Parts: sequence; C-alpha cells; structure tokens
Amino acid sequence: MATMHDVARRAGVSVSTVSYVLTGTRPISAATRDRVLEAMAELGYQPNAMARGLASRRSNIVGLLLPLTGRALGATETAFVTGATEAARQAGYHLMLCPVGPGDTDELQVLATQGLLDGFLVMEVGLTDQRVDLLRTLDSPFVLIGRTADTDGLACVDIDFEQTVEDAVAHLVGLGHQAIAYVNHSSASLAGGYGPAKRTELAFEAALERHGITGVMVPTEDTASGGRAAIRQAREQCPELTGVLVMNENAALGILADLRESGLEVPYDVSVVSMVTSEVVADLASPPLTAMTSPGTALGAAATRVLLDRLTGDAGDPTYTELVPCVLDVRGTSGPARPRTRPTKAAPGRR
Amino acid sequence: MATMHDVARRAGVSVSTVSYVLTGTRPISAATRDRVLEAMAELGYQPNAMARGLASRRSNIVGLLLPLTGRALGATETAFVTGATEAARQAGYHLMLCPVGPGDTDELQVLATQGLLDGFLVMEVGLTDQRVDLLRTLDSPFVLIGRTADTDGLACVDIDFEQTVEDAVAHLVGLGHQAIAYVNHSSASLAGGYGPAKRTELAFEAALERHGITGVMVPTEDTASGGRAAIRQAREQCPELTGVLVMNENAALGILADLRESGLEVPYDVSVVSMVTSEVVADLASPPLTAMTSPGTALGAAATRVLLDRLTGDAGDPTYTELVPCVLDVRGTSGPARPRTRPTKAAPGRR
DNA sequence: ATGAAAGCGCTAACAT
DNA sequence: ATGTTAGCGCTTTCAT
Repeated sequence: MATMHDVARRAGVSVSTVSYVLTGTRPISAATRDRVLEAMAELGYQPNAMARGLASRRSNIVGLLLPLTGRALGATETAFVTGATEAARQAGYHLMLCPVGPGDTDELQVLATQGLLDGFLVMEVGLTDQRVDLLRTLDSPFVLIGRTADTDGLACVDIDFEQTVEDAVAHLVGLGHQAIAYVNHSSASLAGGYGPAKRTELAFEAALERHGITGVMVPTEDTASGGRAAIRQAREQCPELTGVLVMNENAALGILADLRESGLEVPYDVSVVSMVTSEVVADLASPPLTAMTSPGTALGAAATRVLLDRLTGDAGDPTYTELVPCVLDVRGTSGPARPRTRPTKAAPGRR
Repeated sequence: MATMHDVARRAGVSVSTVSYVLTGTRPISAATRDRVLEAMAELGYQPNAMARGLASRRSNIVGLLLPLTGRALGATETAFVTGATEAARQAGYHLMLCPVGPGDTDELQVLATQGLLDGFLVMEVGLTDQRVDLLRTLDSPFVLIGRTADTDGLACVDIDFEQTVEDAVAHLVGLGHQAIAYVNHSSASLAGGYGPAKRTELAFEAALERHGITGVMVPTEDTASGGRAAIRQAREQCPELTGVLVMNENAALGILADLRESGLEVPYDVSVVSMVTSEVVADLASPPLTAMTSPGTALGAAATRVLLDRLTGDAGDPTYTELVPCVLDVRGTSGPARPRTRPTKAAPGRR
C-alpha cells in the first residue's frame, strides 16, 4: 500500500500538503492540489484509517449498542439497524454492531474507553438503563433510540406512541367503532415500567376519553398464543367490542387466528389494527393487517443524524427529543363497525 | 485517559514490559506482571485501539458485507448477523456492518484498502459476485456465507440445501405422502442461477426419484400472494398432491391462507413444510408451521470462526466448505397423508 | 500557500 | 526476564 509519503514524493510536495488536500483544512493552490490528486490516483492511494484515527482522535465509527444474546431481532429493530447503517455510510461513517444490553456495563466501559468509537447509538433502552449513566459519566457522545424515565439532558429519538395510539383509535372511531380493546405488552413489561407499554396505556385511556368511547386494556405476551389468550379475555370483559388495537405484531396474528376460529370475520365482525408493525409481517397475515407501520428505517437514520451532528461539534440542545409517529396503513383488517343490536347488550359471537 | 507510559512509570517498568504483559508475547515474571496489572487497575488503563492497530497492523475488526439498500432483512439473515456478531465478540473481535452488495466494488475497494478491517464475511453471495473477485485480488481474508458458482480456493459456509430438501421430503414420504409440490423461489431467481433456488430444484428432483414419488416444482415470488398463486397452480398441475414444500416463509403463509380459503384443512388434507424458516415466523402461522429451521445463528458463528482461524494464521485448506443443514421442526402443518380414493384420479377439493 | 517536525499510543525488533 | 528504541501512517502546530 502506498503511503502519504509516496504520494508526497511523487507530487513533489510535503506530506503535510498531501494531508491538507485530503482534509481540506487549509487552502491549497489549485495547481498543487491537482498534482497531489493525480499522484494519489496513479498510486491508488488510500489513507490508512488507523493512522488517521490515531493522529486525529476520531475513527469515524459509531457503535450501535443492542442486546443480542439469544433473542432474535424483530423486523422493526432490524429496520432500525439498517436505517442507521445506511445513514452513517452516507455521512462517511461506519457502524459497529456492539452486543451490549442495558446491564452490560463492563463491556461498554471497555468499548467507550478504548477510543475506537466516536459515539454511540443506544437501542432497546430501558426506563433506567445503566448504559446511559455510564456513557454520561464517561462523557461519550450518544443518542438513545427510545427513552429512559428521565430524559433530561439526553438526546432521544423515539416512536411517538401517544400520537400513534391516537391515530389508531381515531381510525377505528372514524369507522364507527365504539368499544375497543387494546392488547398491550405483557404485564411484566408494564410492571417493569417499560416505556412503550406504559406510554401507550396512558395514551389509550386518554383517547378513549377524548372520543367518549369504551374499551379495555389487556396485557399479553408478545406471541401468537399470547394474542389468542388476550382476545378471548378482552371479549369476555367487553363482549360488545368491535375494534382491537394490538401492540405486537406476533400477537396480532394470534388474534386474527383466534377470531377466525371463533367464527368471527375480520373486518366485518371485528376490526384489528396492529401497532408498531413492519410491512413484511403485515402482509403475512390474511387478510393483510391494517397497521401503524413503525418508522424503523427513518428512526435509525434520524438517530444517526442527531449523533453525527453532535460529533461534528454544532452540539445544539443537549436535551433533544425527536418523536416520529407510526403511519397508518389501511389494509384488510379494518372496516366499518357492524351495526350493534343494542348499546348495552352484547352481540352473539360464540366462543 | 491513562496511556501505557503512565502504567509503566507507575509500575516502575518499561513500556515494552507493559506491552508484553498485555499481549503475552514474551515471558514476564509473576512479580512484575502483578505490579503492572495492579498499576493498570489503579489507573483504569485501557489500551488504545487505534494505536494498537496502527502498530500491529491488526484491528480485530471484521467487516460483514451485505446489501442493505431498500430491502428489509429477513429473519434468517438477521440471525446470521447476530450469530456472527456474537461469535466475533466472544473471540475478542468486533463486527462492522458494511452495506456492500455484489456490485458495489468501489465501496469495497476502499474498505479493503484503508486497513480498518482484518477480514470480511460476505453475505448474500451471488453465483458470480464481484466482491469475491475483488477481495481475492486484494488478497484480503474472507469467507462466504453462501456459495459462488465456482468455489475453488474459497472458504464457504452455507446451508446444506441438498440435505435439507432430502430431509423434508423424507419427512413427508414418511407420513405417507406420494405427490408433493415444491414451491421454489421465483423463476427470475432460477433463471439468474441463484444458488439456493437451483440447488433445491435439483435436490427435489433427486429426492422424488429416490423415493419413487411424483411431484411438481412451481417457482413463485417470495410473498404471501406469491404463495397463493403457486399453490393454486400446483394443485392444478397435480390435483392429487397432499404435500407441499415451500422455499420461502412468506409464501408459506400465503399457501396456508389459500388452502384454508379453498376449504382444505392443514394438515388433514394437505401437509405443508416450510424450508429455511425462522422460528418466529413459524410460530406466527396457525397452525404453526412445520419447518426446516434455518441455522442462521449457527451459520453466522461458523463463518466467523472460519474467518478468524484464517486470520490467526493457521490457514488450513484454502478451499474449505462447511455445510449446515436446516433442522426439521415438526409443528402443526404436517401430518399423515389422507387416504387417497385412487392413485390416478384426484380428490375433490373445491376451488 | 507550503514545509518541517513533533507527536498520537502502541508493537516488535534489537539489545542486554 | 527486562529495557531501549525505531517505527506504524497520519494530523497539526509552528515556521516561513
């Protein structure tokens, strides 16, 4: 590999001149620049990343922190990752995948102090997350994808759950639905204060009130069978329900299957809207799921932009939150509410 | 940040001694080693990755090459990535995500010559893949996840498609099925010589012959609606079929839906086995898919191990191929073949 | 507008 | 078993 020295010699200039045409940090006459560029081309010169990093103390690499052990990544998370990676690349950065969950402080300590990474993107953020505290005290630049309980002084990019729930409920109400179930994350998540679970719960209650309709919230596991259990429970608690909102796409498929097996037709008898859903999964269902499509790629890209902005100095507001709502994609599982026999008494619907 | 110098001074030794206790490249007396270690601990010393990389010409980072633009990663590919990442970390390596598809030679050229990466994992390998040629001429260490047409002198880790198809067919035959459809990738893939499509096609024919049964192969798009179209076509071409093998999980769900809507019950009327399928998607279906679970994580890990072995010098066979079959997970979509009225004439099954 | 030179923090000969 | 020292290839003052 040709080095900067080789280029300098060939162009008849000093190494520093070569360096400066590369970084653009100081004015160079057009003539010499051309000579240098030409020499580079002829030699097939490519700056050495390590040397550059050592001298400049910047690697142009950001780390993406996410728990990886065991658990498979969902489509939404995957979209995050690809979005972030693409955005980084377009800005001339690289992205390193770092299997570091909320509790893995030792791993993170090493990562953050070995000087390999310019900053961090933090995924799967818990309400209290040791990674956040650590990065803060080490003062490494970072931005959260998600939110902790207290976001003071933090840069966050997250899904706008409030808006998403409101939009979903509005969609159902607009179709005439007056009794809606919300199938949330598990009660364990809820008890653990998991942000999305908590936020959507509150938002759901607010939406019910705002629209003057009734509803129930049922927590459940994020699996197809969890969805089945949940919808049964919901229909028991609220027999007149005609609309259901589901937090999890896996659960959504379970719900669809269970309704079908109960002799209920979707969307004629019951409408189902799935939240934070990826397009692939939505299309897997029959009929395809009406869903609040999660802006995974956009979020990843946004987070990356925010991080890179901080790295480039123009720090801006330290407490900065960017919220992106999921967007409603009406597909086959939502439709007009069936006329109800009576506001008070439930429709048949065998179980 | 404390440097090696600080540690050396504090421990009363030379820098090289500190370096050697770190790398273990030469014997150090227990006494001095302890003093050095202690000094490190007291200072919270962490070696600087860039400096180390520059001096040693090894970054301990491997690049994972995969096309990323637009297309969402499937569950299987995602498992690859996480498997590779985990395996790398356990070996003290990092993994960089590099959005580099089969044609992106310019990007790769830069990546491979800037000296940031010790080696490459290449995903989504085409039958002819420019990345392979380039890496070869640059002689960067690399291993393929997948296979090119000519694997001579290459290290590959791939799914054992032949074995997988054979296992799947054997499962169906064991259940009494005598007429089987294989829903493959699209005809475009097939025409383009896409490895998995080609290999499974051949393997399917071989399996039919070996077991002395009949069958049809139908190419289709990797979507739910593609699956629907495919199963209709298959039943038309081969009305007596009772078993179907599907290459793609999305198509599998479409097939299930279409069969259901055609009044056919799975697995009583028709058994469905999905190949190269992830557990999440399998469980999304109702009933859950009997599937040949793709060994995504294992493959990623295996590929990483092979690459790291080459990096560590003990090169071994340059032409090395490791094939891992998918493993059969019997769930709810396969069962005994229904007794046939006649070997020649088809069963009713309205459409 | 350009050059000279001092590091960046480490590894790995080459010494002893 | 340990110390000395010359780089690794670049950035960035400090000169001119």
